[in-house]
Amino acid sequence: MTTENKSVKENKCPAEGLLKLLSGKWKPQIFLMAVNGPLRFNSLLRDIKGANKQSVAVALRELEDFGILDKNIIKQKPLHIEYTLSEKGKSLIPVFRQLEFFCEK
Amino acid sequence: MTTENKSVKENKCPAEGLLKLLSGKWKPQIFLMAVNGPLRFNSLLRDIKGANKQSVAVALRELEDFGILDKNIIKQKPLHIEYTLSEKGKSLIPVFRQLEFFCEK
DNA sequence: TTCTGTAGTCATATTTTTTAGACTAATTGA
DNA sequence: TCAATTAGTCTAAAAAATATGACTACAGAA
Repeated sequence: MTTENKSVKENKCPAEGLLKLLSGKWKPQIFLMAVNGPLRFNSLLRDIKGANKQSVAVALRELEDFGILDKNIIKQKPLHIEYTLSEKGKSLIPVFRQLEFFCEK
Repeated sequence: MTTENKSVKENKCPAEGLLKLLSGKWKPQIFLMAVNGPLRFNSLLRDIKGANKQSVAVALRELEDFGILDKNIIKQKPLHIEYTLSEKGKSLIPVFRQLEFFCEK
């Protein structure tokens, strides 16, 4: 595949990675919850019925890696970690609105 | 779960099903290819490097079931089947554009 | 100092998704 | 009539995603 790799152009969808990320377990929920305020690991575990540590941890890590969530260590009273929507994450809100709008049709 | 299932409201994301659907194997590619014209099963199999029958068949069926693609039997010369974007499917184009736009940032 | 809550990790299941390859069945061209 | 093309289905295997439960490590309260 040195020269003739144009026969079938890499028509990979640019949004594929994003779609994969967002469709992962608990990710849409977590994203929507993050819109309403900072999130914490154990609270998510309690609030999302049926959630387990591992997948919540994976969801938070991947959303953070993608730059959608920010992870902040809060050095106050109980000393804990908060996940908040990054600017990039906020710019995803209208995308979700569009997706939801589409679903209601 | 007859009465007290409101403690933690079903905060399921409405777009979750759509995200799952669209993120499935080959679906974004197939969708984008459908934007450019009608698709045929064997052509997809040839054109998408690494695709296999089963997943292409599943992708086409699910996109059809969701109302995104229309399946048309063409009773002409070679007699074949064409998959085209439905109206609903077309209304998804701006959603993809937004997703792609987001990815380029 | 022991117990609770914080936020996880890790190894191992189980489940779901995807792949590989054989097979079917109708149509068409030689 | 034989072979190819069309559009798949089916079963079984492999790979990827998710779940379970044990464990770690730190902070603060009793």
